[in-house]
Amino acid sequence: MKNNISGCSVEETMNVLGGRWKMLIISFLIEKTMRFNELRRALPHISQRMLTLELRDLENEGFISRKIYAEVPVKVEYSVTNDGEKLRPLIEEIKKTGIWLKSRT
Amino acid sequence: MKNNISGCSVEETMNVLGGRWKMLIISFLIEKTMRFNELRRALPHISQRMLTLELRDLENEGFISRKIYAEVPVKVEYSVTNDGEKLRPLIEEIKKTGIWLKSRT
DNA sequence: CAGTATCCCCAGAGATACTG
DNA sequence: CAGTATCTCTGGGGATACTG
Repeated sequence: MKNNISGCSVEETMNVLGGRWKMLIISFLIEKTMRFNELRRALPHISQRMLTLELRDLENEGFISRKIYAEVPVKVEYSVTNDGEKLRPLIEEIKKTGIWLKSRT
Repeated sequence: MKNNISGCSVEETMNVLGGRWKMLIISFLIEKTMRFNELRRALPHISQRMLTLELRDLENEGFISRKIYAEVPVKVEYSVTNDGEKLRPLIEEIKKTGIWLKSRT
């Protein structure tokens, strides 16, 4: 968390969920559990490195959980936690806004 | 706009309104018209340079308007446009989320 | 007051290669 | 398959000074 002396709620949300990818990742995982490479395919523009880093952040913040299956080859599934699920209204609103934005002009 | 080949709505919103400051600036202006230095005081962590750049972006996207009073010294007022006003539900949801985030642990 | 204009820097992110 | 490990580089953004 960089700057949040102001204690502003909007700033708090941006500090935790800002950036190009976090909301997008959650918007997929909130619909269904997904594997690592499945997410890569869903987000064609993110690098493997960034996806890993963003997933770790989201996990540390408690929004998603990571389940490892000790198979060969390894299988890892990501899904939203209860806290992640609480972001659904926000995600929905962001989606609505995006649809509207694309419809302008 | 960097990457939006996917056409995803969430990505669209992030491309247009992402970044640390845009949502925050709109959240202030949606409540009331403000002058430049008034905004600076409201956002203690933004540099003058960034505030100018972000305001120009938001103006170009049609979310805010800029009114110049030819007084001495100059007076410039920023306020949301009709399109900016349409972001209110999103801003409200971001605020709610921020309040919740701060209440966790 | 409300900005521009410069200079400068580093952290965020890409590319590539390797591995349990 | 699902990641690390490096190495590299760019441009976003800070600091400072100046101005209509």
